[in-house]
Amino acid sequence: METEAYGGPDDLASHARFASTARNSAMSGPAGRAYVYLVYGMYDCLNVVTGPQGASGAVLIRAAAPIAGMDLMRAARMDHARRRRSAGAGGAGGAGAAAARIAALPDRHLARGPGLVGAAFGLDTGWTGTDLCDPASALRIEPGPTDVAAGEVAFGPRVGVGYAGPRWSAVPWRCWIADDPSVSPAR
DNA sequence: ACATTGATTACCT
DNA sequence: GGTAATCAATGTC
Repeated sequence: METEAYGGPDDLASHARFASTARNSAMSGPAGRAYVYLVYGMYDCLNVVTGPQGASGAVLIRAAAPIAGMDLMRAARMDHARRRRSAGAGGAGGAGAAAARIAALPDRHLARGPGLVGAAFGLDTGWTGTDLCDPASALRIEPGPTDVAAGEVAFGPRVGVGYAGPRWSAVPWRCWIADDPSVSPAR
């Protein structure tokens, strides 16, 4: 698993750098809610709202290691690929080739990237506001099967935030479980 | 290495 | 009210 933290208006890499709007208002709402946004017009990214009420903050889920429901995740990934093809995206490849690739994907790669987490869970921006702490929610946070030792967590600079300037692109707010094969490839 | 995508924001009238 | 510029990425070449 792999995450990235995003701060409030001071953080130039955060959506909170904009004035409060319909899209990012969830970031300043109650903690523990979902904030799903569309990036590059194709990929839905899942964030967990953090911090006290009124302060903006969120944690982007960059990658996840599936522990159950891999067949459903695989099916969701194929749906996503099919929709992209009908819009004509992703280079010149065909949907059949994409489906074959997804079928051959190891379980641990089903959600290996921020956009892929959204695709594997079938998320879209409509999930924004879902209470991730409510056991009745279809999307929620639960304790994992094993604890992670502090020494297994690695920290590094965030990905793809060069536009925010050196001060914010260098801050080590990306964290992941060391040696976890589900983390997204290095960039 | 390169092409693809559309919601969202900021700016203009 | 309408338009241009922006982007926390992936997949195929």
